[in-house]
Amino acid sequence: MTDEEIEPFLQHLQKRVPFSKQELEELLSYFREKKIKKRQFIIQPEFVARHRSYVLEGAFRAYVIDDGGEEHTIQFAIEDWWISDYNSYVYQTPATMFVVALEDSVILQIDYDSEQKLKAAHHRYETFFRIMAERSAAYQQRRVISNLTRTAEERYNDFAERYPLIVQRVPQYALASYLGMTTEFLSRIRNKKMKKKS
Amino acid sequence: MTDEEIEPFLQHLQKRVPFSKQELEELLSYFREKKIKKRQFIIQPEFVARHRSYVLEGAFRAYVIDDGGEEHTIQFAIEDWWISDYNSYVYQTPATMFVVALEDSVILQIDYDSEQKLKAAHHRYETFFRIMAERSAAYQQRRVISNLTRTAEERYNDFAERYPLIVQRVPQYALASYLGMTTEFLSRIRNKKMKKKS
DNA sequence: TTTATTTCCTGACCTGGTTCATTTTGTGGG
DNA sequence: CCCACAAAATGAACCAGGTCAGGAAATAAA
Repeated sequence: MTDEEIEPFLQHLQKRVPFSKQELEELLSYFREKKIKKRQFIIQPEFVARHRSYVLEGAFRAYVIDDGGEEHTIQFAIEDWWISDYNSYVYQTPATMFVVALEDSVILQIDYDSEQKLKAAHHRYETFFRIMAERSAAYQQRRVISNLTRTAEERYNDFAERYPLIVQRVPQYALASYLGMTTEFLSRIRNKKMKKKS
Repeated sequence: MTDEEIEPFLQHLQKRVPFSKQELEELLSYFREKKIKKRQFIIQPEFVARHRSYVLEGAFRAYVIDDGGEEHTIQFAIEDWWISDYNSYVYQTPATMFVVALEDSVILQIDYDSEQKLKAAHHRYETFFRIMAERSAAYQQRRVISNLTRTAEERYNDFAERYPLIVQRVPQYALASYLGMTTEFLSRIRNKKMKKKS
């Protein structure tokens, strides 16, 4: 991986913790670049999630399948986002999610043991992962609140406003299942909007 | 606060990170015990949440009020749990939640600046708060998944099985709003169950 | 460029859960 | 012990969003 390719990743790291040149280099040495084809899985149920992945290019979707066989999207990730089965990775237990590439993608992966080593070795790295976890918790909580307090249409509007890039790139049925509604209902919401505009 | 009173707290800390006697003492010196009367608020919207609180005794409830004036419970906390407005505390922005005591309670509070100092001073403390954040993120995510994949009745049954103590102690309307249903509907679910048992 | 497959749209009907209004039970305070 | 008020239960009408089924577009494969 060339310096240019990973520039966004370096920016990402330094925005969270002001690492020195050397620290960045050490940190970087634990990450491996990987190219993933559309429809390829990087995590599957039963297997333990061994990596945490940063998306350099492309898009992913994490989802579970319920008892009735329905898919429910748990998370999306495009450029500059992280993705994994959080529970599985953090506690090193078998995953319950699928994580699949929605497009041909390029990711940077760190494996669990390396992360542990890094965190143990330097306070700085521990801080970085603490901040990651905090942001993640805050994000999840906003989602819980949105689910509890807003209607299906409001949830869609909020999401579309906040993450327009994701709305453009992911298939509708995936977005619908993320927002907690059927693809049919989301289709209706969208078409209602279209008519208003004209 | 006597050693005996805070024994559960010490256990709690050491279950997460194997602190030394001195470390525990330093950590402890940053916490202040506080008695809170039933119906008293420890966090309110508009004000920044300055503390993170560990419940030694009693019970709390965090909730938001939506545009329509409805309350939605975001979190419960009984003995051995932490509570705050997570977003407000972590980012030091104005709270959106109320946190109120459901019973006369005793809590241990640490304030934001002290926590920052502790985390900066010792790797050990940073690790502790990293673990807290990870657990919190994992918990929230399980809740998101439960909301997406289960019916109202299933959510109640799951919760009742996992947290029987909380179900016994909190008012029904608070539990209903936590589970994302009306108090009337929860009442029906419960009464249906009662009949089956007899 | 044709065919196959996946995604999206649309209409008719259905239901889990809500709303509203009223009654019953519980409970904390004086 | 009683009263005032908060919490829980119950019935009936209603609705946001789901289900089912068929067809139209869009993508991908060959």
